[in-house]
Amino acid sequence: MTDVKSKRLSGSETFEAADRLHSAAIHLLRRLRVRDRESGVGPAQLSALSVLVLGGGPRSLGELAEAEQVRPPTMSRIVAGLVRAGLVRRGKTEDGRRVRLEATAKGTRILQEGRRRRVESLAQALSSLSSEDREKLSALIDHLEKVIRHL
Amino acid sequence: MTDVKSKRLSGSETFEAADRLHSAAIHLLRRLRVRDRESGVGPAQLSALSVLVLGGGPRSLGELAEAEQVRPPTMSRIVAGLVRAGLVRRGKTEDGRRVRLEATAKGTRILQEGRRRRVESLAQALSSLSSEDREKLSALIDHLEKVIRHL
DNA sequence: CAATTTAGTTAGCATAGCTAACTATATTCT
DNA sequence: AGAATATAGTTAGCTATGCTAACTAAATTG
Repeated sequence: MTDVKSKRLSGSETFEAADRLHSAAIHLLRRLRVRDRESGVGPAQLSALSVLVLGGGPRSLGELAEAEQVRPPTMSRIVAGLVRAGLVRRGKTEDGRRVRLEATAKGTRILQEGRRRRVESLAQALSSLSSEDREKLSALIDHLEKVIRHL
Repeated sequence: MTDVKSKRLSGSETFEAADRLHSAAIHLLRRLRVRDRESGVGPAQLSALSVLVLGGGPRSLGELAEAEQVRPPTMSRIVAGLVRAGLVRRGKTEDGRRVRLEATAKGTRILQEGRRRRVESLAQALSSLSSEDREKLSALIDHLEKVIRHL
């Protein structure tokens, strides 16, 4: 099954690629994390906030927890911090058990600024590549997103 | 030095690409994190251990801290946990202040197993792609590594 | 050999992850 | 309707991870 003839990656090559991808993702985020600290908001809070701001409107706590792959009690505390910081507002829903979580104007602003700062470093790194490389990279991010969806 | 006349990526397109890449990395690691929990070793410990196992031999605590982009006190505690768990061994060096940190056989085994588990899911996702996509993705990773080095 | 610098640790604080156990509201079943 | 059950969130308590400030011990420097 180690078909050298076809263009398919062999098992070990796929493993190798997966390993490098994993490692690259770790290193990427490790660097960018530094910029996020400037916002004064913790990483989990920032990530949850981004779901509310960029993910298309208000959610319940459970939905947020699922989006963030985290247990409800964890999200409960993350949200408590965001509310305390004035970045998120709690609202009522028809279902009295559910809460409606919505980013405040301040929350939206903080997130966008952080996002800009973070992506700025990365965009700068990208711009140091040759234009062909950038083109390839841009095209391949689509493929990366496909892969993640299959995870 | 942004090539003005080429029809390559404009500033906003680069920003867009950077943003998507950042988001993709987050989602990727969020999924893989689940598998890592199976090892019973915390994420920071696992990552530090991987430097010792895959990064080519023993290091001092300061070197580890730098590799992991973390402050010495933080690494000190991470290492304490690894030693307590029998995954890392402390040794002496010529310089009496420095410690020589080395993975034990158990540490190496645990890491390799975790790595296999983690990368397994990812490799499976990769294998669901068409062969062209996988080829492209493999190429992307090279570019990605370049970008990260420029960060 | 005293002063300084360097490596690492300890202490104390905050965030973030978990499970277990609780409260409050909705739904279902008799 | 009323009891039993299910669902959404919170609270409590544990561990792990991040930080800074302050400490100890060893090496280097003046």
